[in-house]
Amino acid sequence: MPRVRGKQYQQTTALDLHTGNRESDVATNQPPVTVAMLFQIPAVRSPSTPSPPSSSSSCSSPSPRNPPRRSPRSRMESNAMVWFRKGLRIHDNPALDHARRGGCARLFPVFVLDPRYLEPDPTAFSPGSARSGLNRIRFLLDSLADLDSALRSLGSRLLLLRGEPAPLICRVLKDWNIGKLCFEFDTEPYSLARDKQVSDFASASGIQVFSPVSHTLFNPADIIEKNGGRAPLTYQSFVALAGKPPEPLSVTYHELPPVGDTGEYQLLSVPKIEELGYGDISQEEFSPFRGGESEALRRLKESLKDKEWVAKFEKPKGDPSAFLKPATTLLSPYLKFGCLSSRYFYQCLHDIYKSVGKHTSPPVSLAGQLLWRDFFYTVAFGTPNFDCMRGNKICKQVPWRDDEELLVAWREGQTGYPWIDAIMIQLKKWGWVHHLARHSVACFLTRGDLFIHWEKGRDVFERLLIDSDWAINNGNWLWLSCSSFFYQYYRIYSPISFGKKYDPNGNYIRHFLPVLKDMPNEYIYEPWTAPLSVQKKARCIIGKDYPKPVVDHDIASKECRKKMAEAYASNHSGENVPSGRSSNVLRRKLQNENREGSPPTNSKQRKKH
DNA sequence: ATGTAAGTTGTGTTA
DNA sequence: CTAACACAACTTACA
Repeated sequence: MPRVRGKQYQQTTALDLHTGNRESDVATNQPPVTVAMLFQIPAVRSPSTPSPPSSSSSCSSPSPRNPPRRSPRSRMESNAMVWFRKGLRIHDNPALDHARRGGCARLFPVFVLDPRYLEPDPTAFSPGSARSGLNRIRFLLDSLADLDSALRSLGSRLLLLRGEPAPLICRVLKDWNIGKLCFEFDTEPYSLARDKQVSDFASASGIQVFSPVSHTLFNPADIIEKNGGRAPLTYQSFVALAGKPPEPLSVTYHELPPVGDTGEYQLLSVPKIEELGYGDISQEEFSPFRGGESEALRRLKESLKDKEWVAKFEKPKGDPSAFLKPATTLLSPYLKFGCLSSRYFYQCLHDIYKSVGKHTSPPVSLAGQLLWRDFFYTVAFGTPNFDCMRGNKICKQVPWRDDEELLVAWREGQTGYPWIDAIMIQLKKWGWVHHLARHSVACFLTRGDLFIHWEKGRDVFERLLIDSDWAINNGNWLWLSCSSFFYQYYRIYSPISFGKKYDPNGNYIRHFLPVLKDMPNEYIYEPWTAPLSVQKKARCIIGKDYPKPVVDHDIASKECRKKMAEAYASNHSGENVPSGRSSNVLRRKLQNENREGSPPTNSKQRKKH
């Protein structure tokens, strides 16, 4: 049964709908306007029937040094907290907007530095924490600093705490006499569990909880409900169900309520990366992309300036080898952290479409990309064990090979295929590569060449990408490995010719793999075929300065194709033994084989019964 | 129920 | 330079 917990967080319709004043620069001081849209959460549990969950035990004992001051109820309701996690922005932020409303005397804007994401892990394969490379950590810190400065310009500030988020939030809710807690609804499993602890505690303590859906265009739970309780598994059916997304909030603030007394809690200023314990780690090249809402809105404006480009955008036509001027907007990391509202972005795009007239449409258009994002969020929300093969009902069960050496070669950009390796180096250095470049390396690792588990590749991307987003990253690995959504496993990206058609001279390779920079054009994609004299002249001996190919693509890809065919034929999906449906498929498949003159099987007997 | 159409993004050859 | 096609044949959604 799909999780539809978010269903209880239903959207209500607009109050005081406002449609004017749409500037690209939402940070300018426009006259405050009314709420365009409001989300409401019904009471999760009546305070009169508190049944604290077992997990809340850690929450219910406030610090002895900060005993909760029991205040009159009216006093409690005058303090509000907005808890930032994603949604690191001021614009289109329903949680923030709700927090400062309703006679809020003191507003506590909080972010908790979670050791799960920030604690240095020296055993990881690259600098960073167990889950995140340094580039994304830095992006987060940028975003927090920008959020803090935006809040300060409104007479507030970001209250930065450090520790395990759920117990810590529960403690400060008590100690700061918070009457109203507002945070953006988050669909990821880790977040759902964390937020349930906090919501349960808050409700049991009589604290009002407001948890709007504002990270995505739509509420995934609504889409799933509309589809009869199951997530739609094709983009088209998703789009048909989704309809038009709600408009963003268009409220501008001159001032926010002041921050209240934070007692003895030590408030951190946004740390530098060195202060998190990464001081002694040197990374040769940092991502050129800086985090934060200001940068997001600047980039958005920049991207949308060329209306013709926006109107003609077609995703599959982008050039994955473009790196001086990437072929896409590069807004994905800002969407991931919520520095940019997807609803605001969507609205800007539609304003342009209206003004230009002729434009591309989903799935290939820019707006279509935002719908893809929502598609994966929806399926991820409605699919238990979405992030693994076992126990995932929509995932093909494939006997992937376990080969640490090949995995490391892929991860470190040492496969001997310059196109693949250059992409992996760009990923490591920049934390970003073009969509089609991701396809190339994901296909190569899984069904195309190495036949290694998509979960292994997923882990590497999750760590290194600054835009790594749980639903989207897993969704795309399922897609590229032909484990779900996409099944044409005989379509394999060539690690040689795919890049060549965009960048025949190999400029991209030369940039990210300088060891190959003097290799002649005709060998740049297949340097192992260069005569030794050429290798010497290029000062790059294959097998010494740059590796020989770890597999022969022609042979490996054929083997992979065969293994995929076998895996598909055995037709196990999820943890099910073949069900009625899949044995049906198997029967038909066998029949087809009979028609083509294969030896008879028992399928005919089966059919008669 | 069985058949059919369609599916964001393959390669390599031929016209 | 672009388009059509073979290659070999998957799944979901829907009639």
